[in-house]
Amino acid sequence: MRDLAQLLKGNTDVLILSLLESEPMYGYQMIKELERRSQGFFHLGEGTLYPVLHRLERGKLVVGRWRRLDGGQERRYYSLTEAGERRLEEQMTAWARFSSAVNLIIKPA
Amino acid sequence: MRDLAQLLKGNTDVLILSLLESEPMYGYQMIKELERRSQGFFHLGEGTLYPVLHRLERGKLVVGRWRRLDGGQERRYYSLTEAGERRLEEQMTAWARFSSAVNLIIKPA
DNA sequence: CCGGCTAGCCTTGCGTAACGAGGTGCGACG
DNA sequence: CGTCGCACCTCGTTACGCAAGGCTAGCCGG
Repeated sequence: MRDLAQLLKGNTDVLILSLLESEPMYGYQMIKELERRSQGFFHLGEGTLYPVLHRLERGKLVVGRWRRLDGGQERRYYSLTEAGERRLEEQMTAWARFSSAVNLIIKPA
Repeated sequence: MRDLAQLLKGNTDVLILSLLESEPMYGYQMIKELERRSQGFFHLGEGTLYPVLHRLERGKLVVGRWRRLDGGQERRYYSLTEAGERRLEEQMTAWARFSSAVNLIIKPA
């Protein structure tokens, strides 16, 4: 497995929740958006993203709603619940703590 | 499993290698040292650390040498190889890239 | 008309890695 | 004598990212 995959572990949730903070999005869009905002760094596979969304939905952190486009095409738009917003806050704090702890080790004062 | 465990994934190597950059250490000491330097944030279990050390040793990134103390007690001191130093550099760069990519997502400009 | 491309959703199986629990042996302390 | 800290180890469980596969649909080129 690529090294990046290991680093990602535990961080996908906060990334997805962050995306949804600004506006509802559908899965495919999140993949592109993550890629764009990270300047090409993150390429989530669909096999990664969709299971994450389902897990978040089961956990009531997001809700998904099907929306039919003019063409008849269907998309599932996800948005944050209140619990999701709280979780996002927690996760951002956890990330901040974690990353500064790592920095304490790898760049000793 | 605790959330922290997931965040840690892929980062244990760089943490351990960083510790060894300053001086050789033995396993038990690394656990205490990680805890101390991270101000209590990291509590690696022994069931986490020892397998990591064995993996690093198999990969020739560290070498372990038994040393007998006055009391008859034995410890296994690990130190970085040249390959280990190079790996440490790579991993530090990878961490820097990764953490700034995450920051791009979770704190949009 | 067919092949391949993008969009869009999904699931299954695999591999990696952290962890808790368990095991060993030692010396010191009460 | 029991138990605590030190110091090493292994095994089974679990989480989760990913590649590969499958489905529908529209569009474009040959």
